[in-house]
Amino acid sequence: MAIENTSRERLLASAKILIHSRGYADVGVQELCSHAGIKKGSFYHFFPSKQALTLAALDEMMGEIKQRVFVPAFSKEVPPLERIRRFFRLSHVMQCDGKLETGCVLGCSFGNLALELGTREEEIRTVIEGLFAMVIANFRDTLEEAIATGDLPPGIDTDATAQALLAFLEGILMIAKNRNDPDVLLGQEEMALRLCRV
Amino acid sequence: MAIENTSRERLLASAKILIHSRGYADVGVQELCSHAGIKKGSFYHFFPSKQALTLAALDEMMGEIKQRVFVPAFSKEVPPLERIRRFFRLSHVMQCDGKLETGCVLGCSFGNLALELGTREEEIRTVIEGLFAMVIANFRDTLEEAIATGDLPPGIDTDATAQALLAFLEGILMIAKNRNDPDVLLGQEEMALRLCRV
DNA sequence: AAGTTACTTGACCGGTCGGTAAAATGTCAA
DNA sequence: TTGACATTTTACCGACCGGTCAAGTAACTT
Repeated sequence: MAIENTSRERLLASAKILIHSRGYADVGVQELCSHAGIKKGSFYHFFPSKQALTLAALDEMMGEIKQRVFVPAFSKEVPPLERIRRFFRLSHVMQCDGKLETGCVLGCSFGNLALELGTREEEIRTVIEGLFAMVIANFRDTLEEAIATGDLPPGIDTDATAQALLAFLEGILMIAKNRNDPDVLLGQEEMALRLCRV
Repeated sequence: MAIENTSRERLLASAKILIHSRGYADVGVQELCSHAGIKKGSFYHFFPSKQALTLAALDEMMGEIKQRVFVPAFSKEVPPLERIRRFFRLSHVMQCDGKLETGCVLGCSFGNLALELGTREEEIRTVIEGLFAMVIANFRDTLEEAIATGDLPPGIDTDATAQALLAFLEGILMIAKNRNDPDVLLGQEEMALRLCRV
């Protein structure tokens, strides 16, 4: 672990990688601390609970994904439908990076936690619901712009279609994680575009 | 718990409902036994481990889903594309039933466990990979029949499209579970059919 | 130098985890 | 009636869980 960072930063980094790859329940506070190079007693100086650390980690991960995927994919300089293609291609790149770093396909941290904690950690569930809504909103805006530019015919339900795009992404990530093969995402951008045509 | 059944059957029934709704790690052997109305010591007379019970439960659940969804949906007496519609409508019915019974949308037991245990229970991971492959095969056969009957134009990649259908289903189930709203599945059969058109 | 604060440490808490062992009880056939 | 076998019960195991606490140390202000 990079020791030049503060303990708090190292804890967050450890939570991001460990919980993303192995899930919430399987990673204990002790292991998070060992990985971050601190003693367990220090943990609660920075975070009041394991849940709080997870929420903070989710927030940081969303920030990173915005930076690495959303910003380059949903650039206004790119034609709308090409943005969706880019989004899926960048998701592929991210899964490849994750596998190179950890040896296993990580999938979507939000999707992973949504299913693992959906019926038992209400606060985390709510946060993920919000994150999903934000992704859907991005897709929806892109679809509406595609209609405005004539790239898509009017009359499609942009909200429902945007939700379907997120669903398809999450499902593909699930299959990729299950097979431990990031290349399941290869070429899925064209499959995603099928969802946009009536 | 219905006491007329054998202890083993009650254990299996408890595992199906508890693990499906709350996940693998959150349901302990003690709770499984209490729910089944037996003492913990008896557990290991019927199953060598919690993992073994889970595998047996997965097997039974697949059997039930075949009976309640696959058989009626993929009936040879129904036009191919209508089978896919039926499949998604029946999935909606099942999620509604699950919510009525437990108070929360259960989602897909295979998808749930695939994400929770994907990187830590290799045997369960493998079983789920096989189940996914079987679902995809059903979709693929249906798509090929749709091409044969002229309901779909030739030239689409039936394997990739079948995989996309499974991905879309799993993603929609994830969103429904996250929002605890089974009606997220309402009307998704038409969205699924978009994936089948080139 | 003194005081204040941020951080770190190790020892400890009750509770639960999956799993084991042995004795007690029920069941059925010879 | 006896013996064999399946089932159930109770008590127990070491390990780990998330979390607490009080004391110690480093760092920064004044």
